[in-house]
Amino acid sequence: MSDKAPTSPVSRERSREIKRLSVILAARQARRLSRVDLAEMTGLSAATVTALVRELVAEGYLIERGPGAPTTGRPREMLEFNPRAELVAAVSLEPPRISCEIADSEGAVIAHRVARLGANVVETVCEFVLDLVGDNLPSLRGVAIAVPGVSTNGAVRLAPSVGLVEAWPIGESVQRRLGVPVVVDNDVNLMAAGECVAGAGADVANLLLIHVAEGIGAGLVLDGKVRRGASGAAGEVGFLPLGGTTERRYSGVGDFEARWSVNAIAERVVALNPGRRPESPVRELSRLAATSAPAREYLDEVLGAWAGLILSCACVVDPGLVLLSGAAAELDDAALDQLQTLVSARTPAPTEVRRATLGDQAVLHGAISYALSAAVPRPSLP
Amino acid sequence: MSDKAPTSPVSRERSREIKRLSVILAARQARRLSRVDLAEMTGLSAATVTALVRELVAEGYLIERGPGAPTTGRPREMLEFNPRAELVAAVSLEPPRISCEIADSEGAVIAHRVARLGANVVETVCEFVLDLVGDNLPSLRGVAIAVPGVSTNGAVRLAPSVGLVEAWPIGESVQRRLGVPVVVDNDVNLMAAGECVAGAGADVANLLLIHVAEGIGAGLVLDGKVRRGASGAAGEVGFLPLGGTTERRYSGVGDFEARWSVNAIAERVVALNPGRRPESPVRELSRLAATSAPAREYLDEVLGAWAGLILSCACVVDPGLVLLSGAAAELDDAALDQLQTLVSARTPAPTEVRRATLGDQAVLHGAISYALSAAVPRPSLP
DNA sequence: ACGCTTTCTTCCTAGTGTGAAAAAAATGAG
DNA sequence: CTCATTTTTTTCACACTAGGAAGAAAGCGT
Repeated sequence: MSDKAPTSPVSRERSREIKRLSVILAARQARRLSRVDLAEMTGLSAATVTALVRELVAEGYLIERGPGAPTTGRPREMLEFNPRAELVAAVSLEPPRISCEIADSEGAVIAHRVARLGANVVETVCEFVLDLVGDNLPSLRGVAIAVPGVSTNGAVRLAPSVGLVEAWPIGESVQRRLGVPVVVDNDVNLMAAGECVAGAGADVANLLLIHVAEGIGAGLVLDGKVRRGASGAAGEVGFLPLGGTTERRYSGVGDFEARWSVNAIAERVVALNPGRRPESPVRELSRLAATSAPAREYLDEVLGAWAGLILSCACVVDPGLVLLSGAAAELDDAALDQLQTLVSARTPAPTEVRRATLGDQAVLHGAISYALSAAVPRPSLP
Repeated sequence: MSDKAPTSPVSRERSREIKRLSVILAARQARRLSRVDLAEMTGLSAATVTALVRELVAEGYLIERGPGAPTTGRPREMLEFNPRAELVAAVSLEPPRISCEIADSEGAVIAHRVARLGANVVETVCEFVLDLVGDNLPSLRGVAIAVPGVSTNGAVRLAPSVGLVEAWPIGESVQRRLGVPVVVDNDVNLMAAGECVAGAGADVANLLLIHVAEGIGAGLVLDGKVRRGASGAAGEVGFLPLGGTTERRYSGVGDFEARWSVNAIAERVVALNPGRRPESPVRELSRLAATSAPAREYLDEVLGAWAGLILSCACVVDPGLVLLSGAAAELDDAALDQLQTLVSARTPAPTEVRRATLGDQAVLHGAISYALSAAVPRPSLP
């Protein structure tokens, strides 16, 4: 439990900042609230809250919304957190294209743009962000960049498709250029964060999101934060040794994902029902299973494999909630029930399986939560 | 990421307390240090440090140790953290017996006692602790109780052997009786915490400790803290579905641990080398493998199974470091190398396998770190 | 002995949160 | 309509804290 406290824990200014932050955070949580509420939530005295609120209103963080709740006594002056006071940029690098969105702290997208990814990634990102925020630059609190498969130490692992060799320099470079905090992370991690703050996992502090696409990856949230592991490889569940005892060496793509990701399933579906490769192989398989016995059988196989995957994760980290994302979210209700049954039968702790609900928006919401928490660095209290 | 801030984040007194704590923590880390060091570490000014140190010396937390480091200028007055100023009690409930140790914050055991576990657990624990601390009661900062297999919500899972039905009430009851914070946790979790602060994982913030005994359990430390999962079942790796596709239902003991824990190995070792069941089956197996081909073969099997276990964990959480504890720590160097090779060949991220170093002391050190951090509740900053 | 350097201490000041009191803003009874 | 009542918001003086500056202390080298 290595703790270092190189910087001041409680200097004068720091303390003041902490106070401000606690008010801002409280306000961000509750949509509308009065000074009294604020005082209760933060534990500060009414006098202090008054002073702070005046300051924050002047700065545009809070807006006065007139009296509310007609009750006996002086009515409370309602305050509202101004979501536009804090903007974040969410940049998503997907193999051939880049998408950039500017959102306020509630997730409302203010501006967005998609384009082909040019040669110089850093240049493109900065240009996009600056262009999209425009005059609101002072409100920009942070930038989150989603990359397919990046590890903390900088090596890009599962992303041979992206043309960038070094991922870490991106974060630093952009940070230097834009002057706001930048975080770079795996897209699946961002999805997990997104579902946790604004999606199917908004009510829990632990979850595991399994994203099935060309590969299979997972994002892990424990105790309210995304956990990346020692070298950022947490959630590389595609490499789980579940398919018997194949003694293959590490080769960039995992045994498990080689057999049970979308590509493999699509092939099999085409074999079962010749024709063009379907847009959504899993949905197609669910459909076929209703009438075709072989399809039914194969679906059972897939569910069995995925159940094994979920079970493995549940035994190691006990997430309590498992969210299915990507192709796995295409399962119909019957299949989902079956999967839940398979899992429940063998887990040592209760584990619920749900579909992720945010879809493409998951990365955006994750990026927002990242950027906001990066913008508001918790004081490094030991 | 559910955050609630019901209590005061930065009231006046709280701020002062935080300051004090940061000094205490800094002092606890560095064994000997001067006021200047302290000022640098905490970021406080020299004036503030002087005042605080005077206070802490008066209270017995710090001791003055005369001048040190003869250098140009006035020599620094060295201070030393007084480990005796903070005592903790580590109670370990093992099936037929209870062991209780009083230790200072450095892990030095001041008093200890072992006895058979009587009928009333709470009574016994309180009596033991009170008796052992004696006059030092005011210095007692916390109590940590290690139970074989307890989950956060109170249900005892893997501990049919212990005669206690409810584990949670223990914590609360003892806390009420002794008036100090009490934490109750799985013994394997405590071992992991212990190895992380004072053992083989002292230099890292992420690790997984695998303890092989009658069952197989793991303790997970991510980002410097023990992670228990949603219902305290993280680390139940005995239930991993690695042994092919046995479709057994949940039955209190996992498929994997049924095949690869000490009991199973001991049986096989007896079969290979008839006689009494050896004290340390794994060590015995390592020995036999040097001369007997069947033993060699079986050892390979065991290592393969354990490698699969480690691999599964590595793929899910990427601990970076895996510590072997219990019977698994009895592997000789050759076997350990072999295991490391098996693991490295297939993990997506570098994963080192070591032996745990603290042995029986691991639980104690874990309990100390628990008790100390429970005694010093971090301010609930959102 | 005399500077010199570094550490520790003392004193004063600026700045902060809080409690109490005052002001403000509505309601409802007479 | 007026006035007591209730609740929220604001103001103000106070107690307290951290930090800066200056001074005292304690050794070292010449």
